[in-house]
Amino acid sequence: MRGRSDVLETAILGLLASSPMHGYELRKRLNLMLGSFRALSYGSLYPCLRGLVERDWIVGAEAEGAVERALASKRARIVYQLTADGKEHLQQLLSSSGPAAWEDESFDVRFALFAQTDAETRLRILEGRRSRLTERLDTVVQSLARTRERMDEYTLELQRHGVEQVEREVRWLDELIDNERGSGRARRTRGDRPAVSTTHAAGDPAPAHNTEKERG
Amino acid sequence: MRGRSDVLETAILGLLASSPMHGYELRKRLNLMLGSFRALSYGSLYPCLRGLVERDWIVGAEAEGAVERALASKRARIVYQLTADGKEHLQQLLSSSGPAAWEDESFDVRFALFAQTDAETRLRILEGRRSRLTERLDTVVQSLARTRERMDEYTLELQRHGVEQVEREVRWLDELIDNERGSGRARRTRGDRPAVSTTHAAGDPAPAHNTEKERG
DNA sequence: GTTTTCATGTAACCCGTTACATGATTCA
DNA sequence: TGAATCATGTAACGGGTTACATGAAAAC
Repeated sequence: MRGRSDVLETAILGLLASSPMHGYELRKRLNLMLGSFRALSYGSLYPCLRGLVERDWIVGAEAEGAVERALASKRARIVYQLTADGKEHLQQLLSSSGPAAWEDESFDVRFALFAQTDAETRLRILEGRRSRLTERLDTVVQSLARTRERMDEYTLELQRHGVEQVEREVRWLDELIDNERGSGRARRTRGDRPAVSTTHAAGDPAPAHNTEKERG
Repeated sequence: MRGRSDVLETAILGLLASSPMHGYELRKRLNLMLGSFRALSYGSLYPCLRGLVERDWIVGAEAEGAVERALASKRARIVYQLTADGKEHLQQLLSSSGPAAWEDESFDVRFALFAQTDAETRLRILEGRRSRLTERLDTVVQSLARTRERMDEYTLELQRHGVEQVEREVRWLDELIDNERGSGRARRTRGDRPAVSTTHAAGDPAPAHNTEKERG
């Protein structure tokens, strides 16, 4: 069984759900989707597509024998689309909001495909992601408190900056959660939300980011 | 030739330069160092250490036959330290400020080891990193301008947030560059620096982040 | 006395990239 | 007509993780 990875598979299925596409196009869209900051190579894309076909989640368009010509290397574009099974599987992937969905890449993909899920799932994932991040912050801030005196200024500055970026991510999630709770209507424009308390600059007393916002 | 990776090797050599250490401790320090947000496994650490020994850049302390006992699995801790060759090689690694040093992980490691280099090298690396990031921003903002109307609100929001994080990184670098130019003394405390112009919110006209600050 | 943490290491696997091979179509 | 881009694919390699094996010392 070759070339499996939940995140890539989810991404592909999610994109194909919006509109059928061939591999080359898929790759461009994929690169745009994932924060745009990574490049995905054909070396992982095409094997993954094949795997999806084997499991009957997608099919390559047989229209005018495109597949056959392509395999015989008289290159015609193969347009892939979801099967019924594929749609079902995608829905399952998108609504599974377990720990696997909180991780960086998985979360990004899930988020980019939010339009294809319901509000509850979105909220669950956002909150899970949030607690995943604050968990991280706690670990870092703690170990930082224990070892900061042994670190030189640059290492320390790197830590501080890292923490700040994650805190920023948490505030972003808070805005999104607010909007999602406000259920679509009366959506806020960014910026009019009072800044969250997270600005303790990696200090020793460390307000111990509460891992869960009280759930409404 | 097994287990090679510039970034891991640099990190290990850099840490050992401060003080000799055994693998277990090294791993903890390593995890702290790299933005703290990644875990490094023994499965990559120990093979890498062996590789470094083979190339005579580090030695395991022979004090009271520690190595022999360890290999005979009567586990004694092996304390590694840099050789003269190792120190030389490390200096070479740290002062090479080419494109390889601008990438995310490489940069983080280089930065964490800044205390072991001179001011010019630090400046070169910071500026290289900066131009690497603005380059990325340009690419993203451009392709965003071309495809934004085809994206749903979530995908768009993900893009926007990604761009914002990178812009923040650029401002951080600007502060560091300023400080570095101020050559150590009169170091600013963060915050009293006028915010940089980067707040164009991924729009179409896109002020085209100039890839190089004029070098003074 | 048993659990945790310290401590070293290997083998199997995973998921990705690079470099290559191949060729059609579009545009200057 | 020649370069760029579209388009599909594979083989070799790379650099990491997980899970395992092994055992000492410390903490409770």
